Amino acid sequence: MAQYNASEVESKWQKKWEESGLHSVDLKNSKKEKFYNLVMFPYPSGDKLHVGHWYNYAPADSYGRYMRMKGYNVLEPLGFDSFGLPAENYAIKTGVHPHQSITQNVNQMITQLKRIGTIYDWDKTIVTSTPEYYKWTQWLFLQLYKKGLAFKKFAPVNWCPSCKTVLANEQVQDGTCDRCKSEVTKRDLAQWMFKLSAYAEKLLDFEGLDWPEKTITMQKNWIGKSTGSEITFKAEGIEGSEENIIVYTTRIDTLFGCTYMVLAPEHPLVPIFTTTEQKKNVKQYIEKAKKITDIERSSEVREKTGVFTGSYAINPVNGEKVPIWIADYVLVYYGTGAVMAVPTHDERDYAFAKKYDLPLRIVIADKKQHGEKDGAYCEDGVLINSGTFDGMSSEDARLKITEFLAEKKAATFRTNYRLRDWLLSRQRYWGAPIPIVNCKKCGEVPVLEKDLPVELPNISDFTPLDDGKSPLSKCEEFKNCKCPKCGGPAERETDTMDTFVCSSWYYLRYPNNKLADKPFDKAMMKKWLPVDMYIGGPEHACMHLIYARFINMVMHDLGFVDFKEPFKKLVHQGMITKDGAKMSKSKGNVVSPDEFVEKYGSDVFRMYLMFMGPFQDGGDWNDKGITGISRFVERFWNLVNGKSAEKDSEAVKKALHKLIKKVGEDIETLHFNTAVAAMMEFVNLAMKEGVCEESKKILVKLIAPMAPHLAEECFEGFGEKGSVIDAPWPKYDEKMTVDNVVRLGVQVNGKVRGDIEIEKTTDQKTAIEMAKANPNVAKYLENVTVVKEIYVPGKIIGFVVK
RNA sequence: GCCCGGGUGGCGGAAUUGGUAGACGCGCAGGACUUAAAAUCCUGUUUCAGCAAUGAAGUGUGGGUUCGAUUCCCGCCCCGGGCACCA
Repeated sequence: MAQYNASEVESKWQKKWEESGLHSVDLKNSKKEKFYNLVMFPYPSGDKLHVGHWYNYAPADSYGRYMRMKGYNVLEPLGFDSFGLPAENYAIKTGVHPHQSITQNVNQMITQLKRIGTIYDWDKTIVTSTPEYYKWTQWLFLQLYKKGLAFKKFAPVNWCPSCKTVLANEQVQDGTCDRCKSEVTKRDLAQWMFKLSAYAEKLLDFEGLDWPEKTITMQKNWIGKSTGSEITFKAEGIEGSEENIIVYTTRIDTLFGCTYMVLAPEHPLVPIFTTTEQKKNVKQYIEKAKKITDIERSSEVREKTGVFTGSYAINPVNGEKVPIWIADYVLVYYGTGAVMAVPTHDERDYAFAKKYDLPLRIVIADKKQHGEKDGAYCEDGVLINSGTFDGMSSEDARLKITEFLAEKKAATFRTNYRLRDWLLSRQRYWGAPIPIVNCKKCGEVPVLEKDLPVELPNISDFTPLDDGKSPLSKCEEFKNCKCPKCGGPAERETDTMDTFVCSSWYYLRYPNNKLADKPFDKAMMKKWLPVDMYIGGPEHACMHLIYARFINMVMHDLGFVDFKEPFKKLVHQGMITKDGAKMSKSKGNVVSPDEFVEKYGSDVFRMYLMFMGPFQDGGDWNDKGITGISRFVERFWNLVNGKSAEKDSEAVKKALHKLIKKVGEDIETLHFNTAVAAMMEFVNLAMKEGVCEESKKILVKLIAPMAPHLAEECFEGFGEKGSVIDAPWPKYDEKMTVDNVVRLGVQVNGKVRGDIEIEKTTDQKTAIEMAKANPNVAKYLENVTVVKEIYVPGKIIGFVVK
């Protein structure tokens, strides 16, 4: 018997698969039930694949292979998310233009990906930076624009005053520019947004989704629904104008305790309320606030800072005059960007009031007689010092005070969401151009659908510009155009789109990747979507996965698709770290799979990744145990190709039925580690006891999803025709998987004192007697009183003694 | 800081509608084969005490519920992911 030569066998089968088109899926005519098995697509950064890619793709592929053996027509595509910063950074570093490098890098990645031995159907691939794809990303933008879901608004960006350029968060390190180290500030730019907030309520409905509970919780928290009231405070501006400040609160029951009010530094009314004397302080404070991140600003431990505007507002419930302050702990995105401050019943307000010596007034009583010095009491209670509302519960008061003020048009009930609109403008070159034209006469005009795509010009200098504009703005041929409406001279929008827009709809395109006249075909959508299984990292729980759901819902509401949710089942793989840290080039801890694949083969490497631990957990990379898998593959090969037994022993027979059940269930729940362990256990047993050829064939099928090349080679060795992937998944007999005789532990006062072998169906009386007969158990039952006898069939026998 | 996970032998991990903790693998120790080594095979391997039978302790930590807790509840510590321009 020849030794197993992994690299020879693997390249042989990879070639065969490709030549026979084994993995190309017939999208239209197959009679089998469809299964759309999807992994989140990678971005081609110019780096080679690292073990993290394999960790994600190999098990996901094993799942797809399993589904195919179960009889499904499996679509398993892969594409490339090729717009965005990684490609731009690579281009800046190497001097190779992204137009070129993307093609190179994609081809290189495909070559590397093929070595995994996945069943990707490369005929259905997409590359988001190609005009054939981004034409439809632009089309998508236009659909949202038509519906009023795309709009322009001023919003802050990270700004390096020294480079005079917009920075991505990634380019900001500890508040400084990662190129020149100058302090980063913020700057307001007019930018395109999608009205994500309009879908907040719809996005909260997870009905029918087979998603991890934690992901749903994270999305719910991210959307952050709260119910409360909006209250209007009247105030006098510096010009003597009467202005309304609207605040949002979930605690209107504490309104009588409001002793001051706070605006976010970016609040548009700030200049109106800032008195001449306070101008200097306020200006300084706003400048400082621009340098602090939102995470720091919302931190509850950071010392609160703020500044008085010099103006006052009137509390509508009692006519009291309260000072208007500015503080960075109030965020302009959330609520109305203004809060009524109740220091006695809000932690942050308390800290702030203490620091600036603002008055306190307790308006909610609790049982413990909470005092002013005890900090804020944030729970509900009974109202005091609240005029006619005294004695009311917080809950009632929230209703009554809002209703009372509503009559005076000073308050309304309001549901609020933390979810912000989606800012999609990027002042960068390497992205899909936003299909909008600015005409002096007609204003903002969308590009006509027939004129799509708005092609990204091949300009040579794509480094960011020093005026905060996209590099496209100096490309005259691109910028100057005709107005689609009046035909007069006009200028194109030069911002490009966030790559999350590209990735928010790619799953709709795979089955339609060759369609030239529309983004997707209705019949095809009906047949293939939604995605049955979506696998990707948990870091996408909130952003990508909310954006994709949003876009899909919009497509649904516009009648393009008839399903509301794009991903029926979702699973996150864990992250592979190296020495406890996320693998990244900058940390220099990227591990390449190549040498391991070279040495042990793809099957061993992918099984090792699966065996390392639970797929959902990830883990810290080390290669310590890989020899174990290598030995196992060798043993498996020897077993299959060695002498077969005439027939299986009873023990082997039962073990095989159990194994079929276990491996199938484990793959279905993505517990590959225990599936591999079970295979090992069986092989160990079969080595000892011998196994017949029919059973060996079953074994080969069972390992096929996890070690496809090995399985093909063995399958061929049996003289079978065709691929093992088209062999049906083995069936088992449930009766053969249950043991009638079990070993039961016997406990005395919760401590195990022995075990007995017993029929599962034994009645309580017999079982207890058998347990008492165990000499070691008997020892512990001497000279004591048994107060309770416990028998849980198949689980435990216990005695409680005194 | 906020939100979401996680913490089990020397190591990766297994076992949860509460029922014999440590499957499987790595490593290590001893043995077989070999002139020798590698490879392979066999035996042992949570810690402590004991020749053993067995006993005690033990799933980050401190409490609680229970005949019985890795599993459920409360407090604390540590690690990871996300926090809206990396994707």
